[in-house]
Amino acid sequence: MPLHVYNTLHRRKELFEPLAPPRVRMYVCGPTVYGHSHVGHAKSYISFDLIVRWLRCRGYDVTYVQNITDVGHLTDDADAGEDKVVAEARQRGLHPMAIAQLYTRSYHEDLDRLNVLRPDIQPYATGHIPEQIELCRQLLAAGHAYEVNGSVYFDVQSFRGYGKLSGRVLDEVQAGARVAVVEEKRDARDFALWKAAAAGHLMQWPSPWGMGFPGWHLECSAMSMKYLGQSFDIHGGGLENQFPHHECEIAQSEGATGQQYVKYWLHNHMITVGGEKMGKSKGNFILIKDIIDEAWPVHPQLGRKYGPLVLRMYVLNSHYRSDLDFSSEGLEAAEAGLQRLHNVAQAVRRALDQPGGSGAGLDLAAAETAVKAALDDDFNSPNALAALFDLTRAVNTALAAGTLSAAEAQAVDRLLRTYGGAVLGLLPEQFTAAGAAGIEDALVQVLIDLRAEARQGRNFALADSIRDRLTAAGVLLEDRPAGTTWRLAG
RNA sequence: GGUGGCAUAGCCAAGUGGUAAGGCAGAGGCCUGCAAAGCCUUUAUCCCCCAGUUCGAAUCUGGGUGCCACCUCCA
Repeated sequence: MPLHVYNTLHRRKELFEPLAPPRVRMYVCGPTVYGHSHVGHAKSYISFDLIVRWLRCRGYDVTYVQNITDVGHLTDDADAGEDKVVAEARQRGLHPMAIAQLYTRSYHEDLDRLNVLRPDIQPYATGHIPEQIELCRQLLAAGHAYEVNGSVYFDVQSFRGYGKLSGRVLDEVQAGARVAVVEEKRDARDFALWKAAAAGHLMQWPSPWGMGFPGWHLECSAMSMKYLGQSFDIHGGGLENQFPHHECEIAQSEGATGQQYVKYWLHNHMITVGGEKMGKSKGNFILIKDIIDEAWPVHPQLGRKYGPLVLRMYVLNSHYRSDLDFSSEGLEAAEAGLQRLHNVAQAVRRALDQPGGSGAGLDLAAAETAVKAALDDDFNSPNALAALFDLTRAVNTALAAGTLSAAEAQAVDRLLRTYGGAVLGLLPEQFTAAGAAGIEDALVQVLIDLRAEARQGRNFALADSIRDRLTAAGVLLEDRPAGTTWRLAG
């Protein structure tokens, strides 16, 4: 069953054939660390996390690089405006590096909780100034760039392939449509590789062209090629970066090396709110912390907090290449669906310790095939989930009838751990908050036993009181033929 | 003005030529002391509209309508 991926470069699904299997080298545009991450970041990085996890599950040896942008990302276009990190630093009276550290930490906190695996290498733009200067020199030497007043610009007309990713023809790019044209550029469509810095600029470095700082597009080319080579397999990012960012990356990289930069370009689509793109300028963004961080104020639009895996479930329940209109209703549905998955996983793990039935005749091979086929079809997580839900019903039925055999229970547990856990990242290794000495388990068991005695004596008022008070404390009881079990809420 | 994308039940969401997955919510039933969990049944004669191609289209073609994104920064 071959893997197919949608390649933005050719606008179609293609057979995935890495340049040097079993190695897969992959780069994804990381965040600019000047604020807390919002759900748009969550969608993007959960999407690429799934992609990495599936590639690894398939046996590929993935090297995943994701940058941290801490310089050069301007509030306006690439030639005017203020550096985003510097602007935030000025506003808060902190050093730009303190801002970068603060929000990098925040980013990691959020994504760790969303069960997003960290990249293998996470390079900072400010840590790679020499590499960026070197790339500038190569482009100047190759005749693809020119220097004016201490700034270096890419000469767009010198690169024939410009526009091949975004499908834009140079003539169609409306020069200066909504941006003031920078006079010193030869062509309004040229973009900055290196910018001369004013005397008081907070972040600047010496270069052959004087003190300055790198343009935003440059870092991704310099760092991706440093760690992955001149040609690598996958480059990912948000759809809005397709043009100009990724188009510029191709021009810079291929202009400098003469080699094909990236084989497969993958772009995740956007999260919208009320049908509009979520953005800082629109003021309609919702932070990851708004949803999952108990210590963070409750967002008025949400009314409450959700578990981190609920947000992950919500994102994975739609395809990475489709828009997602954010809503609390969607979150609620994801929460209930996730709970269903967790319930069946827990039930199966309980069954592992039981004798087991004579066999329910589950077609586990078919179930696994369905999940794999979905993921092999451009990482179709909604279909993979549907297959898992089909399996869930079959397993629940078998469990209720007591027919699930020990072998089947083991096989189902393996399937759920692999696909629900390792690949989709939705099932935890352990469900109970087992303390070091397991004291919680013991205490809950005491209450369960007391309640059983009460029920035995038909004292349902006391029995219900115990159950209600445990429920209020977040411990949910479930009476089964074999006895009462419990699980944590959420 | 240019480029790209999307329109499937109350909500979310798959499906890209063979006769509408899955989840949530709702209704009825089973189970239960009552719940919870779970199971069963049920909820789109139809996929924005109009033409066309075809034995056959939600799926292809043409036209229209609506929405979104990019062409400034944004995952």
